[in-house]
Amino acid sequence: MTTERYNPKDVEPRWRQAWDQQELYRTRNDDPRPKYYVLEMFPYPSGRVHMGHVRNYTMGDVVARYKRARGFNVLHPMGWDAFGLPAENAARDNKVNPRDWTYANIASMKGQLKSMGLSLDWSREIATCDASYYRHQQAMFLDFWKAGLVERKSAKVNWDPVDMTVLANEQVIDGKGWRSGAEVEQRDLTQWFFKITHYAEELLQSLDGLDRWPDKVKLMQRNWIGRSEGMLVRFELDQSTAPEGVTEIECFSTRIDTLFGATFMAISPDHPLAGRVAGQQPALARFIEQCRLTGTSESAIETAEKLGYDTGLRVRHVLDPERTLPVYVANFVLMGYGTGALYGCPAHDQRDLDFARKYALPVIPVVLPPGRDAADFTVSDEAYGDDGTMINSGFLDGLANDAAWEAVAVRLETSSLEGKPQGTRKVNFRLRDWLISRQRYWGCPIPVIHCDDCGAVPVPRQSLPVELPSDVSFDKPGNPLDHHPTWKHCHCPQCGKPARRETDTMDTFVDSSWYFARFTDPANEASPTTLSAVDGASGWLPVHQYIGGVEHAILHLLYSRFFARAMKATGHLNTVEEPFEGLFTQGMVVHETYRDASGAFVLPSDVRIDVTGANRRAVHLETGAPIEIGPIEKMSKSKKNVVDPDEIIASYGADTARWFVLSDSPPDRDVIWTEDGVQGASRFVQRLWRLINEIAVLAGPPLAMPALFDEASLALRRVTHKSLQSVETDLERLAFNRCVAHVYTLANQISKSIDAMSTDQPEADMRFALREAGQILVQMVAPMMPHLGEECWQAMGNSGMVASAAWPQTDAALLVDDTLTLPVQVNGKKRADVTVPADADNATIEASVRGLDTVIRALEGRAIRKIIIVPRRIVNVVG
RNA sequence: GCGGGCGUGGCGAAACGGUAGACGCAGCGGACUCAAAAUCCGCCGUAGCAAUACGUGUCGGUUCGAGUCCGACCGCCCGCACCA
Repeated sequence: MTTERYNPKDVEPRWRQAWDQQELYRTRNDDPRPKYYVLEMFPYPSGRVHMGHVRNYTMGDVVARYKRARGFNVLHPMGWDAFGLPAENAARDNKVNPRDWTYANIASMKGQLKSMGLSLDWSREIATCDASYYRHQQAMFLDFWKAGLVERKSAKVNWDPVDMTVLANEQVIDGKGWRSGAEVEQRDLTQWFFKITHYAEELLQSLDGLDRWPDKVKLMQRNWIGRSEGMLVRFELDQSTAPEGVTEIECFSTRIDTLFGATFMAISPDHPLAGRVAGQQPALARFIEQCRLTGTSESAIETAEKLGYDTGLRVRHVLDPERTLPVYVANFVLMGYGTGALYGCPAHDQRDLDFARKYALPVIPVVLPPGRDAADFTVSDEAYGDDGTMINSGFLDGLANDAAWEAVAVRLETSSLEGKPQGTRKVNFRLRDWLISRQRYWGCPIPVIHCDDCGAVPVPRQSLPVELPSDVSFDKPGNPLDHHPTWKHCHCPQCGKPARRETDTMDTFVDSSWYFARFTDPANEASPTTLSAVDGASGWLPVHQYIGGVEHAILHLLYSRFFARAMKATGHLNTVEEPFEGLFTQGMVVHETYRDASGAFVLPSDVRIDVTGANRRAVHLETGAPIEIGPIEKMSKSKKNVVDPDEIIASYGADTARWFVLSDSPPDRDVIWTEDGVQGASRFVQRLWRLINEIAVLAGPPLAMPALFDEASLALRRVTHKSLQSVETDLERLAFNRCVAHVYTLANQISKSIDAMSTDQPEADMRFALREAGQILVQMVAPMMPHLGEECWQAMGNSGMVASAAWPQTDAALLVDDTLTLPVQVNGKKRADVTVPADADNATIEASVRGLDTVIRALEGRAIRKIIIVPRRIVNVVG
């Protein structure tokens, strides 16, 4: 029998067309079946799909197809995160319009995604740069503003000097802009903020309920939110040293137990008091100026030497009024955290200790480590930050430091300074409000008009959307909207006087913070969401399975969690606060790097690898010049270690690419792209095609289940159903690499069964078992390789499509064997196997084990002390 | 510095505390072929002819039994970082 080679070039487009014609992946909101929403993070339309996309979207597609087969009404949409700076850069460099550039990229990427055979509902496609999307975002901005969740304020902000725009704290990585890589500077600017800190506590607490999120991501968010419990402590200024009218300094501290060890106070150069004193002390003014000069970039601040300036001011110690502490202005004190002032306790804080040593300030140990003697405990150059017993601390002496904490808290709460408590408990967060203003053109305009008389005025609802002008110039650096000759000029909606439009646009992370909600009813023109469809009893949210890169662990995922709460508060969601019930962060696609003699990177497609024994050598495909094989790294254009999905799909087909990215590596780890691996995947495609055709011939047409099965056919059925169950378990766990292994196992077993047959005209029981195995094999494969699945399904003689077939049922009776072969250990080392009936009781098993020669030999004459039988697992003889 | 994760064949990896290395890649041997490709069969942790012994980064512990749990150390990766 000969079967024609499977040709994906013919087969794949044919089935994609068939799916489209039947509108198989079009999802209806009113479908009564249970809903399942699977979503992959939508792409930025850079113009080309890369292998990371292929891996991401394949995983989501496997889940979507599997859940569909299991009877769910599946929502699996796709859209475009289409605003952002690359469009402006392209416009500047190539004299194209950002809109044209973006939509052209969307068109070509859409074609590429379609060629992957993804089961997406394209009727719900959205692009965030489309006014039909961003008009709703503008409306929600105004709703949030009205609800008190938006604020315009002046603050020190992160300025990216290359992109010429401000950045949110989350977008500053190692002191550099997340996109440009430029050193970020600090500037004072008036900007728009979303008050994410309003939900700080809730965003933190709710992480506990996200049990289908990776712990790692939850931890990163916890750290980012950075909750700490402490006290605000008010220190009275010694009036003989203080400027007129300033009577106290308030500090935030989490270690009030160490208060008796305080030997100085430090305030930020940006602290109002520092400014006041600098007015009288030119030297201080110079010092503050110096701090600002060295400290405009984030990384400079981090590496800067700790510097302080003694202002001459003194504060009274709150628990020991006899003592006063010097007040320094210090460059390491951040105005944005706590109150911008702190007291230093050098013995128990490393940074304070460094500072104290530098400026010869006293170091008083107040927490004695367990097992140490107070008489000889000193702190030299290493601060002691752990628990212990209080010493040198007046009324606290002898207490454990946590008890001392509480005692100090009570004392400060009940003692007063100028009629108010000296201290109040305070929970402080590291999280700052989300700065959303961007001085860029290609983003969602902030719908606000500035009037000299009325201030910042919302654009009236009926005037939305505030659309971007299309005639912009990128000749000058800075914000093209601001340079536009007419766009910003308008009239105040309140008083009618000439006024100016806000020329800042929104951070593109705003766009991606609610797109998942928009997908539930993207055609709604009246409002951002449709309450009957978005969540609640008849709605889609939360997303049941969200899949994307771990690089969004904080930014996008935290912003989206904020947005869900803000949308609920403003009536755009019914009940949902957590938008993503299940989160999966997939690994990257990595590849070897290649360099020629000059050190320049070379594309893998220009390299030939020669293997001789264990040696691999690379040469340039055209020139034959030797190529150096470098480390395996994330695919990137700069290192040229990229493989173009288009080329892979063109030469091997989409299914091979899909199969490969699912194979081998666990999906949360990086997968190494290799030519050998792709060929292996491609070989399996052909092998499966041959195997299914062979099965179809041997099994013949469908027949009723025979009453009896012989040993061989029963064994095949058992393997089939066990494989099916394993695949089910592992698909639920998104363990695609294991699913691939189960598919291989079943295919291998079917081949073995066929080889073992003595005839090519098997009996009815074997024909039934073969047909069943073939059908189930195809259905197991179909979510991962959908085109091949259809072709095989047809070859098996089925009339419908496998994409709309119900998932097969496992037969529980076939999942357990009649007999069990248990490994037998003697003192923990395996010595034998014993085969017993599956329902054998422990006495029977013990008896057969006692009689085994190998067991007796291994015991070397010792008596059996006991026999441990783990049901269906193992027997251990202890002697 | 703080927090988290991970160390298993030549490689990617499997393994509810229960037979370590499933499955794949590479490699080796064979069949088919004039030959090659494709395909099929077999081998494939180390040592040993074998029985067997030893093997999951290192050292120790818990257990009838440890890759898995606990402690210490070594190495790699990731996140945060002057956060009071």
